[in-house]
Amino acid sequence: MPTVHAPRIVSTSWGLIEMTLSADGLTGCTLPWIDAPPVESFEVLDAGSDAYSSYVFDLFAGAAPQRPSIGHLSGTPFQVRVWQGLMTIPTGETRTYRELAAVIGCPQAVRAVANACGRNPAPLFVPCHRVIRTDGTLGGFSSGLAWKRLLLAAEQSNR
DNA sequence: CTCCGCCTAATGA
DNA sequence: TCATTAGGCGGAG
Repeated sequence: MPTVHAPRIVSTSWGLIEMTLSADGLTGCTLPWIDAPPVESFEVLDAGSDAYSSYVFDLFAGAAPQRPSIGHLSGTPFQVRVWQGLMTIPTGETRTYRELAAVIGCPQAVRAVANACGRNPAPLFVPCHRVIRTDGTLGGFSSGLAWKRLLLAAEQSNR
């Protein structure tokens, strides 16, 4: 019988962020879909003190947190390669979808790479929000562009 | 095989 | 700047 790991919850003014865990680490992170900010300011209301919650708190605070252990992320081999590529982008930096495609050795597969970003099972931890279009616009974000804007602003505020 | 998509580059207005 | 178009590729059915 497998060990049951309680999900970790971070409560914010934009809603709840939920993280799911397995024995080897984080396996998922879900956030509410936010198109436009629902309140004046974003704030973390309750974060807990475990490594995952702390990472999320620090990320929004504009710090450069140490990423906790990531568990097995379920996806196709190609998707896993893309997600591993994402993890090499440092906090506070961005890459274009084209650059990411080149990094993982598939320079022609830009659009497929973007699709894999969109299937990222653990946003915030696997930083797909650091990937933008070649023309400088943001591109998309699975849970709504408001999150992508917020995260990029937080990560770049500290430089 | 067909259709679709967090893209890109080129072209025209 | 915006709208259109074609190209390339993985994933789902």
